[in-house]
Amino acid sequence: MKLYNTLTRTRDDFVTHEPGKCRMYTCGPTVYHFAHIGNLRTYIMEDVLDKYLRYSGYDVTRCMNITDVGHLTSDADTGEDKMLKGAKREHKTVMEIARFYTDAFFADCAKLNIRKPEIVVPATSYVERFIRMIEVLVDKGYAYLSGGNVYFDTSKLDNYYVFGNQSAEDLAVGVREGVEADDAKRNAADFALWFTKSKFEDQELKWESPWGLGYPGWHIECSAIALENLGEYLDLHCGGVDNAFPHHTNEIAQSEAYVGHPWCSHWFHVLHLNTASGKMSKSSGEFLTLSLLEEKGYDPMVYRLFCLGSHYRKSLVFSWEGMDSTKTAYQKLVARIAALDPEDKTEADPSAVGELKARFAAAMDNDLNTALAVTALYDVLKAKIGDAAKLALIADFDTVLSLNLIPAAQKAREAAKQTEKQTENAAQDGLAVVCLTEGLDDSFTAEVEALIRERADAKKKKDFAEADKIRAHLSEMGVTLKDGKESVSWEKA
RNA sequence: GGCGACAUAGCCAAGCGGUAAGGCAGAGGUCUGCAAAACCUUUAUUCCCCAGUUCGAUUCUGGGUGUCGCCUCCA
Repeated sequence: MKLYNTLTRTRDDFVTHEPGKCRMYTCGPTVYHFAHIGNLRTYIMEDVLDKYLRYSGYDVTRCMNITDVGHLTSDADTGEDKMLKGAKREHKTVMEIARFYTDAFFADCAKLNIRKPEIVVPATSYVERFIRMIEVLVDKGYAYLSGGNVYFDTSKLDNYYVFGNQSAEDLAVGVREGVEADDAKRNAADFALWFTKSKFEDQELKWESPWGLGYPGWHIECSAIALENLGEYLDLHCGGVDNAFPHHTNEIAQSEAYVGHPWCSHWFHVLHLNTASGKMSKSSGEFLTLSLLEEKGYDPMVYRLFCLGSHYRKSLVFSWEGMDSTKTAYQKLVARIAALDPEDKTEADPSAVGELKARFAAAMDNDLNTALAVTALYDVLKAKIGDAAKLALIADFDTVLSLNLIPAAQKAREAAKQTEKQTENAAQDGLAVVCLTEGLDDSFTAEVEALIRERADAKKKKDFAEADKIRAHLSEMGVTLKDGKESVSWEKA
């Protein structure tokens, strides 16, 4: 499998430290607010990678952290903690906030068919281990105490800027508004491992440490959690691009200083979801959540397909037009799968099946080309093989794509059967009027039915002008009609 | 100021040196009184621009232009 590696900036062959085993780490969410759909894009793409590695036969162990402490809102390692800010906003304790948004995050993931990693570690449960790791870094001379905080000394490294996208001379500290240089640092690029001095003395969560009562820096958590759970050699580390520098750069610095050898061989970064005006972010105010998408009538699977239609290494621009187009595409896809005969027993030509499978694998092997992998689904539908083989292939691909294709098709099939039955029953006493929308009140339903029968009479008398008038009226009420032979079905938008 | 990524139809998007996949929308058709749905057919002489390499470039090289991201909050 070819997979782009930020470390080498090429599409490398993906090779693991131990053949057949993959130790995978993903930076988890900071649980101070709901995840927005841009955050979720990253988790969707990581999920596809995770599942495809399994599909390819890897024994994957995946670990994710939950940042529930130590992530500052701004500034050069000083400033308000994100968690604390969230807690203040909602008048809750930090731990309440953390629990609430952690649950919300995994609920969103579940809706999007994102597998929960087998190891999930909240940072607050690992503080002792962070302290131990920091102690080792201090002992080895990689970290120093200054102004009450412990910093990592980046000058001790031969190559701190591993992703090759920065250099010490060109680093413009304070380029962003609201960022101040921290005088306690020896080098501009140094970063905090442990804080005892914060501008904000009301920091809620603090722990005893050899350097005094305080709390950990953000970067140390991922290193310590990954090393503890996945060992000294990591095969794959994932995250959003914005994490490449400084977060991942700092992780590499402290982890390799700690273990004394190269740590993680492959870095996978997902590009951002943008709006027409730029990056979608929590700090810039407006952001879209999965729940909002659902309220607007988009199945989470539609968003997943929207993400799969683009490459993870390209920024993706969110638009409602794009969502609508994807929604139609998803519905049509499910309808076509629903039209396949599940009772089919035709034996398929193994070479034809093999060729289709190979096409899917080739797409995924090529730097996770999910857009082509989705096309492979259409290839299956068009192929000249029996329905049984088609359904088997779609189920197979969907273990990776996770678009709920088979269950959704099954549901559509059942719904169609139900409608058919209703129509048959109703047809016995004249025109069948079938309502496809559930949960409407009876008086509304009765009114609509009456109008539909009126229209049917008009149609019988060939008074089409009147019939169309009634349909227009129903349309104003939000009701759309579908004429059948002996029936009319309708739904309310 | 430094670093990086990207540019293909109305929109999304594949393409990795051999003559432009696929999806959505659009157009035409079949079926319907008309619609809707479904199905069939169709939709880029050309890939941001200019040079170069090559028998041949959307693809490689160099130079522009544009868009976006990162440079201590972000996925």
